[in-house]
Amino acid sequence: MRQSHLFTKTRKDIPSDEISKNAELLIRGGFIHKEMAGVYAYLPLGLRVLNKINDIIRDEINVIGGQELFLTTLQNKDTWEKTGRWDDNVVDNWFKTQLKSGTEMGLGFTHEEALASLMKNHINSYKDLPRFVYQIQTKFRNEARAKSGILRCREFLMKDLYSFTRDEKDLDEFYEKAKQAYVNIFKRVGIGDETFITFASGGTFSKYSHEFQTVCDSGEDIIFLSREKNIAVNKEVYTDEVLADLGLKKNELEEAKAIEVGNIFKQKTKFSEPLGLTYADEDGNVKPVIMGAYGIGPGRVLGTIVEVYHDEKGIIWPESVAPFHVHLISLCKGEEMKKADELYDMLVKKGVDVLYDDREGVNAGSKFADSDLIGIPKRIIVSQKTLEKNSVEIKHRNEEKSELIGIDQL
RNA sequence: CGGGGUGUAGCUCAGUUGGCUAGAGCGCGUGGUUUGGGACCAUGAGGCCGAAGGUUCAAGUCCUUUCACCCCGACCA
Repeated sequence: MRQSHLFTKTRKDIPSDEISKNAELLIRGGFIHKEMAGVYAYLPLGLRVLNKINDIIRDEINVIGGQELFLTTLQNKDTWEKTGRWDDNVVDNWFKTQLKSGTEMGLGFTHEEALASLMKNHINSYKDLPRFVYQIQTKFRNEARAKSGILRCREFLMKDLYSFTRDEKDLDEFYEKAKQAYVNIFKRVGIGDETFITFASGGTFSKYSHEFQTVCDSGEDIIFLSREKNIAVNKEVYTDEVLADLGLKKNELEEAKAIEVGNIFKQKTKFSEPLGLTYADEDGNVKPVIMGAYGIGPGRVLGTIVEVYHDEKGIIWPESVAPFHVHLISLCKGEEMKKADELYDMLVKKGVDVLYDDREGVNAGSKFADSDLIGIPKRIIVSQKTLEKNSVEIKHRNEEKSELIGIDQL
């Protein structure tokens, strides 16, 4: 893409209404637009990153048998009354609205109810199980206080995967697969080294749930972590009893702030039972379907990557999620521009994902500053200086040094 | 939701005890000089001072109400 065509611009000034590093850099770089508190739009650069994260997620979830669908955001009140979660006293972060007729409806903050109801049409027998279904959908949560840029929003994207199995053995089996898929996802998007499987409250039906916590000073959660054992415990369940249960000792754990980028938990019959999602086993006995839920917030992952990978100049994207793989910067002018254009065309033809800074009348310093801010991992500079040697200069965003290589080798 | 703070140009901000036609930097337009780390000169456009009401000869400035945004806390399958 030619940068001269990109409608977004970078900014030098820090937005006055943002403190968090992720929002500051993403807004300055033209990745996102703040519509209001906790509500952000994705601009072309941001959407590219978001889509790359989503594609990695899809890739890993498809491997373990996930089938993607797309549920609705408008939710039927009746369904929610069956599980007792319509009441504002039970769930206080509902966004509710109504039809012209006065019929109330909700804007989904999660989709267990909707999906379990839907699956009643498709699951009748043990032969229909197991099933693994997911979507990447907007969720609405009426947070009392949105904060931390795109880390805690009122409207946000979530990948939510649900497992439907006949018994707990199958649930446990899939749960472990999902856990591994999550490990792979966070590794692939670049935050694997700082992301830890964390024991957290299991709610009503399970002893524990597992969170994926990325260690980062801007995190809202407190975890106790053993890097050696590659395990962590959320502060909310940090008790002597739990530590004994997990075979951990206090002196081997370090306290750290972390961002919850994923959460998996076993819901068992919590939703299937009240909603009547059942199946007949081999003997014709009717039993409730066993459920599990597995969530990742792609937008939060995006924000977390920025929190983890930035310096004073801007973002440093991991290659796997960078908006472009290469930032081709032309410092050429006049006739030389044609040479730079040729390089761009050549890279595009070769299938390289390249942002081409072809802007004229913008000085070199500004282009470099923009490039540092946007944070594309590889930079190729073409200028009169390099063209004299029939070469280009290559520099990595996270390295100081650069090298000249011949155009024929490029 | 409790506490604290902030709303003035697209962005970041200044604006004194109320007093002339509301300012600066960045960004943007035009002309020119520059051209490997946000360069410079000249010139120009851009404002119902968050909104509503009030006090006053006079309100960006004082009062009331309200909305929005930020921070701390509470909350957060």
